[in-house]
Amino acid sequence: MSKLRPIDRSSFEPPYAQVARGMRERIVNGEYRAGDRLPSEAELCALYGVSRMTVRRAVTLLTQDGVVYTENGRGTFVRAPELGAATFDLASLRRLVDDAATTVKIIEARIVPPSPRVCRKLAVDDESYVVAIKRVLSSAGEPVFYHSEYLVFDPRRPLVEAEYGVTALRDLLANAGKSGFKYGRLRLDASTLTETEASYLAEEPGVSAWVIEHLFYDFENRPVSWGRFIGRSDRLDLSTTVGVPDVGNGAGG
Amino acid sequence: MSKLRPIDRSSFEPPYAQVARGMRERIVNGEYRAGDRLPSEAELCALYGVSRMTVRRAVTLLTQDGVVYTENGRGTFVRAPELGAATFDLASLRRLVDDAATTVKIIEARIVPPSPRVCRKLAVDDESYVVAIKRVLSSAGEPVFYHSEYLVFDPRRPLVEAEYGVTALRDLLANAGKSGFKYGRLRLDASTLTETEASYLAEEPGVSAWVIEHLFYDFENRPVSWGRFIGRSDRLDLSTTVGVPDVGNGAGG
DNA sequence: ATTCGATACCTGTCTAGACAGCTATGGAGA
DNA sequence: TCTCCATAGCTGTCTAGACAGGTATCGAAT
Repeated sequence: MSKLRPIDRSSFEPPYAQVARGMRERIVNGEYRAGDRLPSEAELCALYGVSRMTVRRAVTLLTQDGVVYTENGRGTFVRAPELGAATFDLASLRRLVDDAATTVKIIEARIVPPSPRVCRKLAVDDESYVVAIKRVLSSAGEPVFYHSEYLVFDPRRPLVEAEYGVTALRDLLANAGKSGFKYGRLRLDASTLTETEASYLAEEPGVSAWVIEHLFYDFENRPVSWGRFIGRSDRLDLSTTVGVPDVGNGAGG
Repeated sequence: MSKLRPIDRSSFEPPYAQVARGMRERIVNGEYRAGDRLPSEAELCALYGVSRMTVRRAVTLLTQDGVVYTENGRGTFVRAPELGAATFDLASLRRLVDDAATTVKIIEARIVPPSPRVCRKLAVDDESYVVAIKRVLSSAGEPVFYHSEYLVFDPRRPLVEAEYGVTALRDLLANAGKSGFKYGRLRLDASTLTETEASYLAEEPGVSAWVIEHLFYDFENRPVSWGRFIGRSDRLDLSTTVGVPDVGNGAGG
């Protein structure tokens, strides 16, 4: 068990976080390895001098981070890193849109009859109309993403100008739902630039690219917005970590 | 507040899950919308007839699912769905490898001097040797992913045959770490098939494809394995949901 | 009109104890 | 030798209460 740094009650870091950090450090140090059983919760209580709920909170934290797992009636064990357990997020896209140096240029914004594909995606008939918006996101003057979006056109609720600009896009990424969306389905895909897309992005056609397709629904579960971002593959960073790296542990939740 | 289905103490579903499900349903129904304040924890205690820790557990569940957020001193609020908050996982790759109908064919497995690129990735000098393994994953007889991997060659620990087969790959995806990995860094990329890759996958060169690059480290933080999966873009499903869809809510965690 | 402090309400954290259900072990009985 | 059961230890869950610290409000004093 080796020596143990006790809980610092005067620290700003609450006891449960200190316990979690302590356990994490021991795993990083290799004191406990994949498959090893950790001390039981009762033992950890005694070790750190905290109540069981506090220990459990620490263990729960590590469980959520994929560092350990528990088996009812058996104990808590160190989880082996798994490639298949990796998750990726759109943090880099978020950074791009949040960046003050990012600008959005409206290429097109008009009311059009929907193509068969858009009809299918938005579940509207070809007699109705949709709002087609095409944008180019630029970072430091350089075009980065091409975005096309189709909104169900509701004559009773005329779309305001603001719907087209940077704000709307920021809301989509960081605050959709105020716009009346209940939920959305997203799909990530690998593709290549068409000639049109390439021209807007100042690239060669055929260059490999990311596609982020999004479909948002309203509170009646009807699709209201379908669209896709496309941008050169190196414009979106999708990297992550499995297991317990030494630095940037991301603890303290 | 409307009528409320009370907690069923005889159910297999524990009270905290019932409370979470109840709150979730009210959000799905639109009773609470993005930005709305939910009843305070004390009110929820009275409403459901459970203790505050139980209510908090339910709220924590919803917070982790990105359904609500809390503000200290103010209350709990419904979170708006955000495109930028989406996360993607490798569930479809996992399914592929777990599938009994998936086979792995070793194309190559030998000890070679490393290329400059491999030298850099594995942090070894060009005097040392690495084990190069190239595999093709097939599902129902059809080639799906091409996998190349480079392992640091340690003469003291000769690699066993098992290291090359299906088991090794399954371990990489679902149980790495028993192999002595402490953690790994992954990167997802969009690319196109080279001529060699296309020939193994029975495809045309230039077809858009996924690349999953992985770099695993041992307990001394030295890289020990670098490799990449590549496969046609429609072979890997990266879709996800933001907000609270009606079905497949994924509650009960 | 402005500032400041008391106050009420909220979430964040911790405790000590209780019971349920699962798992492994070892001993008694067949 | 084998089977079965009691038991001990483990995680899972819940309770009732406590205190800390953040937030908004409203009234008193300036």
